[in-house]
Amino acid sequence: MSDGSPAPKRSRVRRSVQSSVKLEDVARLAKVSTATASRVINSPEAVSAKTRLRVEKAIAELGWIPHGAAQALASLRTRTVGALIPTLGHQTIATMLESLQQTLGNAGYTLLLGRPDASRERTTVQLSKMIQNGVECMVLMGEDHPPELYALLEQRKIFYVIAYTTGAYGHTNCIGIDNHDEMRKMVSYLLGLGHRSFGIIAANHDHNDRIRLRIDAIRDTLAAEGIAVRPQHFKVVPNWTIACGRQGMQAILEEDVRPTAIICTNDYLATGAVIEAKAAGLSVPGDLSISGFDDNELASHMDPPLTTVHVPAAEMGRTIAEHVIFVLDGGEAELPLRLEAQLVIRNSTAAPPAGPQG
Amino acid sequence: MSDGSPAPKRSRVRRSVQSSVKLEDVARLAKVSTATASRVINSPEAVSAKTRLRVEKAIAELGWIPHGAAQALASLRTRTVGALIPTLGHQTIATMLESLQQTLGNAGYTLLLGRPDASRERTTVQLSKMIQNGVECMVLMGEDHPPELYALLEQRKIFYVIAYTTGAYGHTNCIGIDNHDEMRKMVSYLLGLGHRSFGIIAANHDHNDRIRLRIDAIRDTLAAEGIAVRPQHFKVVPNWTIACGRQGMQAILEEDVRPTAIICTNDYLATGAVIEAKAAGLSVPGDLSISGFDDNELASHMDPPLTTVHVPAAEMGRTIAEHVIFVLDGGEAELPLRLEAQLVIRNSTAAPPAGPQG
DNA sequence: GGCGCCTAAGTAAGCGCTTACAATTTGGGC
DNA sequence: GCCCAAATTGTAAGCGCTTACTTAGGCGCC
Repeated sequence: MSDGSPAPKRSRVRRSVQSSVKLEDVARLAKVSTATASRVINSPEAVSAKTRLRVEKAIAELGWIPHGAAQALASLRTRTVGALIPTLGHQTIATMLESLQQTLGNAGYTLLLGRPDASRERTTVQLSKMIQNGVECMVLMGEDHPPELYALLEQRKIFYVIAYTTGAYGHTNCIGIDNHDEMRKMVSYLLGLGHRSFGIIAANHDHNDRIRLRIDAIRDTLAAEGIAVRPQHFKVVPNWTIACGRQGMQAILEEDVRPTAIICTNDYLATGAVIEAKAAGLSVPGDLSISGFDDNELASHMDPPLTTVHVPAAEMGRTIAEHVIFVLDGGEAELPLRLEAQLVIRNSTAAPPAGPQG
Repeated sequence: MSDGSPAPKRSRVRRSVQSSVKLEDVARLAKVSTATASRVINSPEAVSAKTRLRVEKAIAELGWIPHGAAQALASLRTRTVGALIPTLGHQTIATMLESLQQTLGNAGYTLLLGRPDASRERTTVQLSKMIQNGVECMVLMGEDHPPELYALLEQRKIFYVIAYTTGAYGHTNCIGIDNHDEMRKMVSYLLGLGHRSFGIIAANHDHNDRIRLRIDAIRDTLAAEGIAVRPQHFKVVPNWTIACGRQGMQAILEEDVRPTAIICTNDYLATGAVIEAKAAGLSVPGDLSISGFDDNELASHMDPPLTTVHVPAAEMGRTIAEHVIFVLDGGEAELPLRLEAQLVIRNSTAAPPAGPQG
């Protein structure tokens, strides 16, 4: 303080020494070097059984928990994978996510969730945050993302997989269902029932390739039979909710001509459509057939139970996780991988009513 | 290799020098020290405008993204908060989570999701993983967790907040609704309608204090009027789904005596109950009143629209996030914080049918 | 014009762990 | 019992960034 004695070399005391127990403490207690202690965690087979036991005991005794950031920094491995998910409220997506996380978690990986901004510009900001967090892999929902997103992914050489589609816009690293083909099955089924006049209720798909593929499938399959959907029977609603389904149905019912079948791009919309149709005094499927997509929990319980396409959400999540784990582990696999969806015929669809139709 | 020349001091080349650009590169390009470059990120006000601009330009030019693990290690701050969430499939919880994440994210925090294991023993494993990931705070759903969970939290001095309740089992650090009082409102309302014979369909609540509180509220409020729920009218089903709601209702309808009102602990169960009642030819609410809890999207669209309690999920998520941010920022706030739910009277409830009742 | 003070920028010591490489021990084979 | 290779363990150099402490300029004032 006051005397001129040779100052200590710098006695730095950073922060408030909140020192939790660290590997060094474990090593000391087990009377080994930190290297050996570390090896017990990372490559136990490289340590003799006796030593390993001693270290494990020390770890347990001290309640040591590795410091992830330090591990990540030293090993340049984070065992973290990120996912950009537009919404959690959609049950099918939630199911997929849960199984993704579960499988990833069991393998020691951490799942980081991000929500792509509504304003697409900021969506690379989300990716940047994930990169900052050290993700080793990304899973994206669908192919439709801003080019900067892909650019950043490529630039950083981050491995990514696209979920929920088999890829129709140039990407092969996809694991999911073939939206086009599955919807085709639905339309074929409805055609087979005798329908010739269709309506569509679709959620906004400006940035949603899955929905776009489903719509294309409807158009393509109908076109093959020389049928087109009248513009006034093609309602694009702002969201994927029941409320929007009602809104879409209401709009269709206001038109002079009424189709005999309404194809919705998901079950929530279909639920809304059914509700609104019944409210208008129509019989489903007597007067009007309505179909969904996804097969969420409500679908089978509705009145009438909803004809829809069962999307294997849990399987998809698990499969993606397994693939990610496999690849991060050095494996090589061929993509795309198509998961089969199932046309589930229930009671919201039937042959069109007899009699004159528009 | 062969001569005896003095070996170089050790020319370590670790790993495959995958060197992405790092702060050092930025600093070099901007002709400043790494310290200054770092300051531009962490305390820009400490750097002159001219220098700051130069560094920012360098960052943009190189596309540098900070290495989170390194930041975390050096600063002992992770800006990460963890949440243990039992399920994502429940819309109310999903909504809560989304707003939690959104608010946290806007403040620069990362949300880490964990799913408490069904086997409670392993749930501290989940916590350990989060600790390893450096969470600065945890948010738990409800108070009912194994003591080891709390022990670990305390031991590590990790600040945590309990969501979805105002605390009835000894915890004050809660932000949520008063499950007991909100359910009391519902029961009072039904009593006011004239009901005197009640049934309950509740999801398994072995480890769910929120449900327990709701059930207690039903019992307590009824008891105050000298009414008890007959054991055979109190159905505990394994899960919170529509299917379970149907199952519960079915079981109740098999009994000789039928209550005039069925109180469900959430909307999914209530939806199932309504479906099953209607399937049995009963009129809701003519023959039977049915109430839910949560007010999920379907509730208002059902036939009949469901009388329920509106839980302010998004508000809850946001409020929790704000509180967490505030506290991590050094603030002090008084908890518990009660958010008001709303009794939403729709059409699934009405006065009991006239005539002889059990 | 010199001094003290304030601000801006630099220096370098870690943060807690992993791992390349060195050192030591162990186990065989002869 | 000795030598060599294999199996273990130890040593210590970072991983990329933050920040305490230091140094270098600038400025106002006497």
